Amino acid sequence: MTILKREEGTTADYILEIVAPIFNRKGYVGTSLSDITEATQLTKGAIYCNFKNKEELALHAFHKNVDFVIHPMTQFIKEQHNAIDKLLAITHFYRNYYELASSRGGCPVLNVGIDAKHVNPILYQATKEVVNRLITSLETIIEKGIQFGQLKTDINAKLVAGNIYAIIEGGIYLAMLHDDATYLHNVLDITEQQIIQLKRD
Amino acid sequence: MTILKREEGTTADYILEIVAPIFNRKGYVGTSLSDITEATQLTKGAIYCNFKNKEELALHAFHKNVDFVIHPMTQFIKEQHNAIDKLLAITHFYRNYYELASSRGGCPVLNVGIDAKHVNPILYQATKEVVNRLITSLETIIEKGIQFGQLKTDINAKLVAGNIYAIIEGGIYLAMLHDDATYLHNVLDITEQQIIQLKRD
DNA sequence: CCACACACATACCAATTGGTATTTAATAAA
DNA sequence: TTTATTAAATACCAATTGGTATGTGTGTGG
Repeated sequence: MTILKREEGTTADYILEIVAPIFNRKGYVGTSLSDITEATQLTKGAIYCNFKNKEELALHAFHKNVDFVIHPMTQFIKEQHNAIDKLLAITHFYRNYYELASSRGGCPVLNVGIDAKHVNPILYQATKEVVNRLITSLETIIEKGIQFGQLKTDINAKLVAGNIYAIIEGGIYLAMLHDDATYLHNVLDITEQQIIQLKRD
Repeated sequence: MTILKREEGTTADYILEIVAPIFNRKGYVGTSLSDITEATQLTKGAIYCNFKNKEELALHAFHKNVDFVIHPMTQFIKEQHNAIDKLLAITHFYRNYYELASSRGGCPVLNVGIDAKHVNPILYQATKEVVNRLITSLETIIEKGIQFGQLKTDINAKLVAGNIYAIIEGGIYLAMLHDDATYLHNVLDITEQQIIQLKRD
């Protein structure tokens, strides 16, 4: 049972909530067990009772970070009922992404994708899967848009999906690097232009 | 004097050459002194005789990586004599960037910019300066293009420069993540379209 | 009310971390 | 040839790393 009388949730949840932003900021190797025990005010006994090892903890933390940052977007998208509006919902969502993500240590997809590649194959693989999921969902939005006569028929859905994601992630990188959201906003402007040009005349 | 009879260059150069890709791949904290001594086949005595500490070594390594990857581009640009051709020389250069950079552990600007932000202020600052230099040089190409009547007059040089750089870096990220250069090539295609639209009619 | 399971703390582990002081060896200057 | 300089190796350091084995107390089911 959980000794600490926290309002709700398990200790594992508590640990993750505190530790996830730390992993996001400092990376896998950069985050030490002492960082974790210090931040959570728990001992290693508690940590290793709830997680197999550092790697498993980092993996859960990564998914927690991704959920935190991406879940609101999926809601946003669902509220729209045609391809153009769905795509614009995405760019709309990313307008607030800098504030959302930087408070938790940046974009987890960007951070872990780069941090883990030559350091932790599990985390690296997890990042690739998240990115694939994101791009694929973009792709299906576009495909359905074509199918339902909302978008031009000569669009390469996969290509466009990849481009949109790349452009946004590039904007996120510059925004995070310079602590300036306008870099992101500017690429969102051209992304929206590109989206509108997808519309069937 | 240098005991090892290497064809040329100082031991410091030798160390950097070997160590730079390692730092690029594994990051600052992820690269240990033993990684360095093992790869160079030198002892810590040799390392600390040539560099003040790990941080200074990493900083030199970063600049070495940047030079390796960016120097060919500046040559490319110089060969062209109007704004459009210079800009297209950039996209042309980045067509081979995946092969160039991935062999050395990825894009140093992207890697260190993300790796170092919450871990090493010196490296982080160095990355910001490199990015600023790159974007500014893009900016001046555009400004001169406007000045010399090659580009439209209503272009916001700073904005366009930032966008181009963000888009390319986003393409690099996806290409590196998935080990697939086409992600980069695809964003270069649209970047080139954008560049051509800058041309004064 | 007792035993057991469980959540967490304590204490410990070998290995590795970045860094330094000392030594050795080789060259260049005298 | 002797001496000063210097590059690199060796040996060492305290601190920290991720991880584990053992303790300890608390709540719960019998």
